[in-house]
Order: sequence, then C-alpha cells, then structure tokens
Amino acid sequence: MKRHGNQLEWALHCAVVLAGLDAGKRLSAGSLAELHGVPPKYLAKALQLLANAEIVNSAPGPKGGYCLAKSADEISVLDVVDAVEGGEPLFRCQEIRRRGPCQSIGAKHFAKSCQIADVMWRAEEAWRAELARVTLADIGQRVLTEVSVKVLGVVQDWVDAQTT
Amino acid sequence: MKRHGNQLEWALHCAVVLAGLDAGKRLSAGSLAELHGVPPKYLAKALQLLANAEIVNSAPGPKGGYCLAKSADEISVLDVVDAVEGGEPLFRCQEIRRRGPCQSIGAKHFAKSCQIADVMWRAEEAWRAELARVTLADIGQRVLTEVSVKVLGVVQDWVDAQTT
DNA sequence: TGATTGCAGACAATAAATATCCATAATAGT
DNA sequence: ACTATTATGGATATTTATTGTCTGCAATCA
Repeated sequence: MKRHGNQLEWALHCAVVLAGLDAGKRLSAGSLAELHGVPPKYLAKALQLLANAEIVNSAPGPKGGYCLAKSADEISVLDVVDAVEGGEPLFRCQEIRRRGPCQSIGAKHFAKSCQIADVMWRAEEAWRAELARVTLADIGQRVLTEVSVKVLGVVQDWVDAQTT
Repeated sequence: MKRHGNQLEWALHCAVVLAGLDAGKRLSAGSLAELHGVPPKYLAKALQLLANAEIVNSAPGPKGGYCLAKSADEISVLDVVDAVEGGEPLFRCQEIRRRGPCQSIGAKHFAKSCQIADVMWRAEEAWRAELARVTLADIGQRVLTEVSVKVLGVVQDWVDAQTT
C-alpha cells in the first residue's frame, strides 16, 4: 500500500495559505518554503504540480510567485491530492489470481475484476469522497475559528512582510 | 501518500484461499506462493505477519503450513491490512505548521491537531470503515458466485493435490 | 541590464520496498 | 534415531521510490 509523502502535506499547507492570501498578492516558492521549514527547490516541484493541475497560478519575475487559480471553495482537498500524487490508486491489483495453475485458463474466464481489488477500490472511493467534500475554503474557515489569535497574527504579519 | 504494495495483495489472496480451505487442512507458504506466482521466501514474510496478528495459524513440519486462526466471518479485510501494513496511517502529519516564523511560539498555542491532518485522517477513517465492514467470508461468498466454474474447479483441484 | 522568479530536465542521495539466505526449531514419517 | 519438510527470525542484498539538488532557460520588473 502506498502512503502519502511529505510533498502532499507541503502542497496542502501551501494551498491553504494561498487561500488566505489577500486578493492580488502572491507568495514565492522560497517564501512558502521558509514559512513551512522545507527545502525550497523541492517544494518548488510540488508547486509546479499544482500549477500544472491549474490549482494555482504562477508568475515569474520579481513580485512573481503563486496565488490560487480559482476560488478557494472551488478547490477540494482531493484536487490537491490528485495533483501531487498523480491520481494513482492506493491499491494496485496485479491480477495474481491468474498466475500459477490458472495461467493456462483463457482470459474470458476472468472477465470481472478481482473481488479483492473490488473491496480495496470501494474503500478508496469512500476515502476520495471524503476528500472531495472538503474545500480549501472549508479548511480556511476552520483555521480562523480554531487557531489561536497569537499564531494567526504571527503568520499574517510574516506573510505581509513577504508580499510587501 | 503511500500506495498498497504487493505483500498486501498477496496476503489478502492467501487469506481468502485459506478461508475456502476444508476444515483441518493446511497450505504451506511454498504452495501459496506457487498458486499466486510470487517469490516463496518473501511471501513467507507476509504470512508471518498474519500469524503474528493471529489471523492465521501456522504449524511446522511435513503436513504443516497455514490455516485460518478463526472463522472467516470474524476476520475483516482491515484486519489483514493492518497486520501487513503495521497499522500505520496513510497520511503522516509532520507538524510543519510549527516551523518557520511559528517555531518560537509556545506549544500550548498548537493544542488542537492540524486542520489539514484532520481532513486527511477523517478520510482515512472512512477508508478503514469500508475495509472493516467486509470479511473474508463476504469475499469468499462473492468469489463462489462470481468466478467461473472453470477457474473454481482448477483451483480446487490444485489445492486438493497440495493438501493430499 | 541586472536581479528575481518560475519551469523543466538531469542528476545525486536517501529511504523504503522487495527479495534472498541462513541457522534454528518443530513435526511427521520411517 | 534419522531424514525430510516446514515455519521462524535475523541478517543481508537488490531494486525501486522518494527526497533533494543543480543547471540552463524564459519571463518579469525596476
């Protein structure tokens, strides 16, 4: 089974930060990396994935950087997950049911998908459905109500200093 | 994010095969490996995980091998997944929210878990709930009704030959 | 023009999954 | 008692995936 790598966590945090950014402002990959304490060049790779998926908009040059490509309530967590993880399934069926003594049996006898893969994929659909129902706007809302004003203030001030 | 690897698929298939085994019979790691066309020594590692989790019962010696440790309707797919994957979460929160400009802020300001991790973990719970609701008996039932009699017969004959 | 930034590809380092090997112990049959 | 079979656990090797860096290039702004 495949587990989520760090790039996904970073991308999600970046997306939420960008969702809270004032209209017209941008944050560079370097700033986002510093904010989260992660390697800048590598984070840039994750941000590129988000840009390719048209989740964020990028601009080169001084005053360049990233902002959301659409409204925060139009971007689900699943969108970000699929962008970073490439939309690959958690469980990959290798059809091992057809090997061994069964490998001489014609393919037509295996028309239906493997019952085990079915179960894993149904569970994966439930997972995706949960991720699809939550938007960046939802998370931003929760952050505003749940995070201490102290932390909120420090981050806001730091972001303001970055975007001048 | 982490994806499900081969050991899990192999373990699930082995568990379902063992669920369909006649009472009192066993299959060795070597037989199960041959049936699924996978490396015997490595499959043995996966079977050991199932044995340690008390999902299967093992016996050494000639006529030894594996059988289910309890009734097939008492073993969920989640049981097998957790046994093989060690119960580790798909998404691991590294608390990157506390880094950068926030690292000087006291831990008490971060009492609640990260909102992003919350979303990922809720989705993971939905995934686990789906896996928990399906038992090996359920899969065995579906296999009997969905798989062609041809395949069913070949496998049955092959297993009979192994268990003598 | 020079500084800043994103982009894409190549490359290197590290971690994880995959796979094998060995020594040991238990069991069944002879 | 002896042999063949099988599971166990640890050590180790191999392969693959992830993580991370570097370079050259294009776009933007002052």
